[in-house]
Amino acid sequence: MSGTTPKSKDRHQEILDAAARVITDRGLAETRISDIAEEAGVSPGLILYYFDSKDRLLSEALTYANDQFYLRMSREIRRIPSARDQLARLIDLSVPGLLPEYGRLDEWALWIEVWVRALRDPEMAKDREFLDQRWRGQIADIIRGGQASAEFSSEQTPEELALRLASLIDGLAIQVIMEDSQVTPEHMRGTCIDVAARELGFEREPVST
Amino acid sequence: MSGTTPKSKDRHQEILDAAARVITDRGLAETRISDIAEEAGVSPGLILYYFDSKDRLLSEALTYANDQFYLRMSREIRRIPSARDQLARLIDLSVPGLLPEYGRLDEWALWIEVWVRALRDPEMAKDREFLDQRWRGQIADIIRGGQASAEFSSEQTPEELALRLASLIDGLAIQVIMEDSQVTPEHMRGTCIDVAARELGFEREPVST
DNA sequence: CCCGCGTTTGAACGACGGGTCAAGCCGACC
DNA sequence: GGTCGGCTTGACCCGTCGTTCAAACGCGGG
Repeated sequence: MSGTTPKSKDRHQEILDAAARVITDRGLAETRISDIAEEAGVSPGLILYYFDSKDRLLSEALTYANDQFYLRMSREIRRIPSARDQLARLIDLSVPGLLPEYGRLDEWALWIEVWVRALRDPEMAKDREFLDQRWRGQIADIIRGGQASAEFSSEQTPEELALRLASLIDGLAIQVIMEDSQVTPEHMRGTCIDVAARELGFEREPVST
Repeated sequence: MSGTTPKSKDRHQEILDAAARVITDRGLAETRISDIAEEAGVSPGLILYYFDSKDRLLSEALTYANDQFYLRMSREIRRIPSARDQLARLIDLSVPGLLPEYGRLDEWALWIEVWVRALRDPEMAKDREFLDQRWRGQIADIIRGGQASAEFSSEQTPEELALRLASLIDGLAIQVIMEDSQVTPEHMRGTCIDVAARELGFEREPVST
């Protein structure tokens, strides 16, 4: 925010950010180095000065963006006291387009690109597994907390419950981001909460908001 | 099976089949027209004789392959009398790599490519929505059948239950196809059955393999 | 003020691959 | 057995990038 040019403060990050933005709205396949350069406000040559190749840059950008999302979410969740509210917030943050702060294509669009890449690129596959397990771990932690405070009850392990919830969220988010006419963001939210309530053994709130 | 060359029987289909195979194991991004030509055993020029452009061919191939899968599954399900068994079979067919007849990369790999494309290509988006709703419709039909025969009981509509199940399957299948170390095909199967049993109000079989 | 080096530029190179096309092939039908 | 027309071929054209590179820039230290 100060007057200093961000300059080499971290060109690396600037470029990653620009890349993530471009990928988000053009798609990985339609992303050229020159697009990223333009978005970052630098020359194409500079991109390759900071990254060995386009491929590496793209991979880094994908994991970087997901990392950002996770950290933001994680920080926010940690401040919420009740496990039930934590879970509700996590769900809200997971529903594409529910919160106004995003456009139609949010992190989920990037996430799908990660999947495609991870199918053939072992490096990407490793990163994906790490990110995904961390994400499920986050959910499992919330569940463990809820079990400890007796907010939740279930005969399943937190890990199994987290997997179920995470998978449901993934599957629904895909429908929502695709703008399936039968699956609106609000519908997704309701379904997630409902399944969570059933699996974790708590009652749904009488509807707030 | 007869001695006649399949020739122009349906070159169109031959090419679509070849395309689907190539996309499955190289990925959409790495699929060249010449690859498809080679796989189909014809010259590159011929591909464009039958299809207006590479793009159209790829789109058609993706929906074609998914269509094939659906029809095969649908036909098989129809012959099973019990709704519970129908559902179990549907789940088995949905788990990547569970049945021996497939390699690691099966229809799911294509399906992810469909998602990526559908995000920006309206034509593909329309096709995807149709295919997905048909798939969920199939599940809903099974559930309706089970409710009619009193095998299932639930306060939710068949459509909502189908959405939950389909989404769970999507989410889990992604993990499985990515070879996530925590989600094996068998694990996915167990989780799907378990959730289905809970949501639909029936008891799991005592394990029959 | 000047040097030196990390940064930045953008023109140029070269590979790659989609799409075109003129020419052959071949079976059907007369 | 000739001719017509749909199939098929593969060489070629041409635009589009990823990547390279020599030159310029500009800041910090001497």
